[in-house]
Amino acid sequence: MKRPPFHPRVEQKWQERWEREDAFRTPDLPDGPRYYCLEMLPYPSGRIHMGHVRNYSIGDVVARFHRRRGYSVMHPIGWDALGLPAENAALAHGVHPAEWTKDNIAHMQRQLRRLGLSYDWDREFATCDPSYYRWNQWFFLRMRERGLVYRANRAVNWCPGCETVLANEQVEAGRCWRCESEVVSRELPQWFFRITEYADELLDAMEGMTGWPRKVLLLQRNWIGKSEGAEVRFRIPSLGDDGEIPVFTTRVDTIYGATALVLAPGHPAAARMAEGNDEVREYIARALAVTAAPPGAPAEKTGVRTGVPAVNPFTGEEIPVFVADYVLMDYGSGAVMCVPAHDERDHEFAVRYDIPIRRVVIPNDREAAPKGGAFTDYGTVVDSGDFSGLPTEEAKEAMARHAAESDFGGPRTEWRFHDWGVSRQRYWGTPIPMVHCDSCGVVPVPDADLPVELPRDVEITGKGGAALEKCEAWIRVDCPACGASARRETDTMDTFVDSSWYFYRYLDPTNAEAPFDPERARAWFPIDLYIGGVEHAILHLIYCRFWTRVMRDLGLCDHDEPVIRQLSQGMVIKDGAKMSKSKGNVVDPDAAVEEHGADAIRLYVLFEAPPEKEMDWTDARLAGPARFLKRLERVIPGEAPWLPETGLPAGDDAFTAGDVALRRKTHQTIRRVSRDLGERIHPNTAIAAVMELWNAALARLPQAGSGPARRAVREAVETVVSLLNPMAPHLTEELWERLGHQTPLLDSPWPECDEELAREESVLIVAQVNGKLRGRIEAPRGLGRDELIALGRANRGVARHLEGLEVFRVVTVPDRLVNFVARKPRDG
RNA sequence: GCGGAAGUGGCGGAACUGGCAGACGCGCCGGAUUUAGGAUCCGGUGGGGCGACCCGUGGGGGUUCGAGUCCCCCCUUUCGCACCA
Repeated sequence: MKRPPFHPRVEQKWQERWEREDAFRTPDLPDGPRYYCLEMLPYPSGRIHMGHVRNYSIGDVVARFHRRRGYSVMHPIGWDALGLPAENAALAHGVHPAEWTKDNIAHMQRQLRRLGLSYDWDREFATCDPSYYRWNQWFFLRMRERGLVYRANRAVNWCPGCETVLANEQVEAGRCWRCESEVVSRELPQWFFRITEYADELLDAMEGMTGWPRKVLLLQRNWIGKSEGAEVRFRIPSLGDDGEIPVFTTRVDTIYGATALVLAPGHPAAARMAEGNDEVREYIARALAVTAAPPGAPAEKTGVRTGVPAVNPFTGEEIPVFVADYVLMDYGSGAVMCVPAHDERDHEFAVRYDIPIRRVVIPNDREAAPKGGAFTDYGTVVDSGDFSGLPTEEAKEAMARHAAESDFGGPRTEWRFHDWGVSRQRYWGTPIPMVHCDSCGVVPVPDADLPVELPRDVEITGKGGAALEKCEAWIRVDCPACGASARRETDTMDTFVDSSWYFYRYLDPTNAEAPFDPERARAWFPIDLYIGGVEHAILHLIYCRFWTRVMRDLGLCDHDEPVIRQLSQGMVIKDGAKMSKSKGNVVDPDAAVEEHGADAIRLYVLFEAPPEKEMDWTDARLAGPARFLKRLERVIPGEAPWLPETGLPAGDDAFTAGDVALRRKTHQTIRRVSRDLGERIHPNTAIAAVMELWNAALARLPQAGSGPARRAVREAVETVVSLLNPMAPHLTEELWERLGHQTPLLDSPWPECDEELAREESVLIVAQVNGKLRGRIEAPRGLGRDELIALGRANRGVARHLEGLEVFRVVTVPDRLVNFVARKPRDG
């Protein structure tokens, strides 16, 4: 039989009160010191999962803590409401994406409220509101004016069966998720944001981002992938004017060892060489047909010899040209010089295709080991004309300079990341505010006509082209420039656009004149803490850094970085695996809250592991935090009925040593919890500290007969309730009330640590002999070295171990340790 | 393959700048109360030894009076990237 939990009444009572009193409303401009606490906004998938519970519990602790410390706290929530799943739901259940999304939001909103999260719900919005996405369109137009938007061809996944573009998620092992046709690649004109314009800035600024996890910064650094090297243009004489082939290399110092030129299968020059060469043509066709390389070890390199020579501009030497699949078209220039002696990949390829291996760098020390047959370390350049004898570093510089002076190359920087392709051939996204006119070309929609709203009456079939392309009435529009009949752009924006600036909109969610009031942004930004999963370490967290810089350049804000401190919280797993429906290991938050109460669930997810670590949900372990709460509820004041009438310690109280010890513990706990929730953001150790104080207070309970003793206990109990409040907000409010308080905890200041009371009067001195623990000595604070040594010698354990030894050195650490370094005396 | 992170009791995890290893909780053992417990309370709980003590933070070396913490090598797990020239 299940005994009724205490929580439903209590939690409901306080949630209703918070709602009635609009307790979490935040002023538009901070009133005093500000703290912007943000959690990544959820996608309204239908129900919240434990990952949400954890993320939002952590954020709520930080928000409530700062609020009670006297900060104006901005703690908003919204919905990342555009995206593919809504369209999939439309396909599966015939419900309109807007309806599906709206219903999901309503449900998930109830779930979040049930957790007692301190959000300012007045600031809530969904990114599918036209009043929000109109500003996506506005930004698009502003960026276009600044040359940050352009249109270019890019390959998309095309399903010949459904005759439609597929998102990457809709391609399963190279086949369409719905009809299983083989997906092919198709080139379409698409819209791009010129994020590479900010590449250097995004990279350099990371130096100063000390509040971000190293891991996230590293992921971003790798993703941006800056690579400094040189470009050298080789010539293929047989191609005439088109025969100039730029090559990017980070090791131009090895160019005298280049024994081939290798082109990517997609390289235009490769296509030229296929003309009249069947072997080359067939190879290219085959190589291009391979859709996506499966993950795992790189496939074996294949290639084809074109039979045509290229000229190495450094040596004037003719070298063979190959087309090979290990050269990528979308990095560098799609062509590489092949230096088998000093590059592993080139070496592997050269061995297979009989390309000569010519060594032009020798190691500086004999030990240096070749990798995969190639010597890839730095060394000294040899057999390289005038450059021979130079160390790698100098040779690189000298040779790049030479290439520039001779007009066949020069220094060059390459980036691994590319401009941000924002076009999506989908319905449920922000329409791109452009119009195609036969006579004017591509024309922007005037600001006055924003937002370009998505048409409601649309049929989502997943077949026969994008849904918007079939909305003829919506597409037809007068050209804003010449008035002639024209057609709207039917691409919508990547949903990462929506999440790149939503946290600015929270400040001013109803503004119809601008995305937000810059004055508010100045007052609230940068965000003090941004919590979310590591899975967003690169795309989202770089896009929003980019977007902030664009806004800065538009004069909308005056900071470079949107986020001061970022916390990547760990995943919630179960039985060692990520929770998922297919594995059947999902724990439903509603059921858990129903059974144990929101406070217990919150306390459990916070206590189980530090926030940045993954946590394994174990039902059995929930018992600890739940038990702790029940005990609080039972004891206060049931087992100490005098508590409500008892005051706090007064100046003239005559405390016993036990009282003083409890008070010391109380104030030490305040200090520790404040640090754990503030600087460290480790609610797990904060909770442990509160439990310790509670245990100490309980132990004092039987002895609390006198006034002073009761006042010391009251102080401890009250502190437990107060410090636990950010983690378990409902029960602590209830207990606070039971203790006789009129003002809710929410509006009561965070307790202050009285350093005087917290200070230990006596300290534990560790006594060691040769570094081994031999005794523990309780001693007054502040003893000098000689006193420590005397105390140490007097200790029984120390004395025993010093017997027959000669002390030749004593190490002392004030208030901490005395260590006798001793050895056997020498004979004679 | 490259790069990162992490290895602490039966379990989750504590341990600020090198200075009492294992806080707090789960579990387990013993006891109390109870007709009963998935309730509550008390005590115990790293391993070994009757004991004084000895051994213990993945393994091996090192620095130090002293190492979970710093340095080197190795092993394992895990997460990124995956032919980026």
